[in-house]
Amino acid sequence: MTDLHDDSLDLPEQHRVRLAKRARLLAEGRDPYPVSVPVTHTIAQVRAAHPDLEPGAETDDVVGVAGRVVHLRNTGKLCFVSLADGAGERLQVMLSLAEVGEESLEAFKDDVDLGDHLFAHGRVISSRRGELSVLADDWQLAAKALRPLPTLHKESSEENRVRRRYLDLIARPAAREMVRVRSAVVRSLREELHQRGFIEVETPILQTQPGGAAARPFVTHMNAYDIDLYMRIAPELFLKRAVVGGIERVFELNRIFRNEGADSTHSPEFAMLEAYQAYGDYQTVATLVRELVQAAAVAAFGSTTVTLADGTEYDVGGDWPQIEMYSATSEAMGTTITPETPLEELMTLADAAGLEVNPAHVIPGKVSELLFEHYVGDHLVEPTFVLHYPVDTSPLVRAHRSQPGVVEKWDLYVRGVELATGYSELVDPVVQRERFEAQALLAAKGDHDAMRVDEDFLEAMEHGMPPMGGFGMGLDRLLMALTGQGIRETILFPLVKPR
RNA sequence: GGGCCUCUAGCUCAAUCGGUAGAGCAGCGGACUUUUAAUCCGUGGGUUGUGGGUUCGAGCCCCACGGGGCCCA
Repeated sequence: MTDLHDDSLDLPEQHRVRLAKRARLLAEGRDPYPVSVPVTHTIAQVRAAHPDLEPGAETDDVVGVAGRVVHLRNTGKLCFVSLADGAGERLQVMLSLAEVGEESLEAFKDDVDLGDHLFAHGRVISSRRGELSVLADDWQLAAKALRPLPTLHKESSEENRVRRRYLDLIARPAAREMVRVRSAVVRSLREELHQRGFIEVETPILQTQPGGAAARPFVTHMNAYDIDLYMRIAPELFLKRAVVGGIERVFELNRIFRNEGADSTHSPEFAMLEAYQAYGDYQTVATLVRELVQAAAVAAFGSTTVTLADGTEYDVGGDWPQIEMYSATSEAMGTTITPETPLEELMTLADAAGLEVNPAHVIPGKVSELLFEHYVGDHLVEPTFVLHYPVDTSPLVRAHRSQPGVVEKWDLYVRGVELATGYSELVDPVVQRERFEAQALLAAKGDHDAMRVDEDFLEAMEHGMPPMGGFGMGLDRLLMALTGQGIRETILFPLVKPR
């Protein structure tokens, strides 16, 4: 084409051809990007209105529809074009010489490419082969695509899937399904919590002091005050302040940020649900979490039995077993460990299991947890609550009411992955201060994940925090559990390194 | 952080022992009034991730770097 400038010559041929078409349309006074087109029906509505039209049948229904061109077939004086809507629903449009005339048909052949958005107006009919169609009497380009659609018959490479998710959504039904499932799950979680009297709040994402979890934060800078701020690693300490203020059932479902690795189970930003219930305890919230997960499965799939990506079925229905961390680990190892087992003995067991212990993690509770994960946690298939963790790894949890050395905490394991954690929350400000100080010592020894003393939070607590149960559940993890997909498939636009 | 695999046309992938870089879809030109990834005839398209090295000769072998994936920690 002669009307292209030099700097467009390194573009792929298909891109150049489409740019030229756009320029030609503009020169002819025909807008390749009209403000609107007179759509009267969605593709889904047309399909729903004519569920079983006989092959060759014609109706008097006149509709205006629009969608992305995903197939083009030209048999000379008759063109077939398949339009797709955002849900992947398709509808065929037929352009016949007899209906639109020679000029319009030639323009269609010259102007319309795969990937364009097209508007068509005409009667709803069924083709000879029984394909529901709009027999166009008029058509108009709704938006010109300058780049070609990828081949729709093959899945994109892993990299292109996440870098150009919009193409993945166009080409792959499972990608669209994940968006629908995630939305259904989020909506279900909110509705179930609202039904139980929980109030949703939004707490600070930019914090002067990160807290509420053991994780490394992202650091950012605020110019106006010239201070460093942290992206939150958990909403916990603010939600508890809300409970102190009288919001007795409170939750937040939003993004948190952890400056750690990114792999098939970890994303640096992910969605977390945390909820706190005054006058409840760890068993109250265990029941709550089970009900939320089961309701989410039903909302997304219509059943508590879900089909995973590998085709296997997985049932999250019914009651879920509860096991105790120390006794389950002892049983699996054949050696009894308790919260009183000396560190040296635990280290010997860790060595025997071939576990490498990070020097910052050489405390009895952490080593016991590593043993648990190795011998038990990784093998838990059905949804299981693991109860009663060591005190020294759970600085925000209250001590067990009768068992010494452990706290009233559970971790929920689903297919070997930690899905959620729940506590009888620590509400004694004096004990909380001691726990923070013990954490600060660990931080001084080089544990980047250790918590720091949060005076502002302690002051809130000193005004009287009611007894409560609380839990946290990763939304992305929940979707992984219910679908069997990797975390990057559950996140619409995961972070990808720039090329 | 460690190990392994991978990067070739717009997309998805081939290329034997180191010897002229190919296919399908998409594109371009043409035929065709009921197609369904339409069909038929003709045809263009490449800095093989980047930078070095070995070699008469590198998509292929070696080194470094970058992107992606899997496994381990």
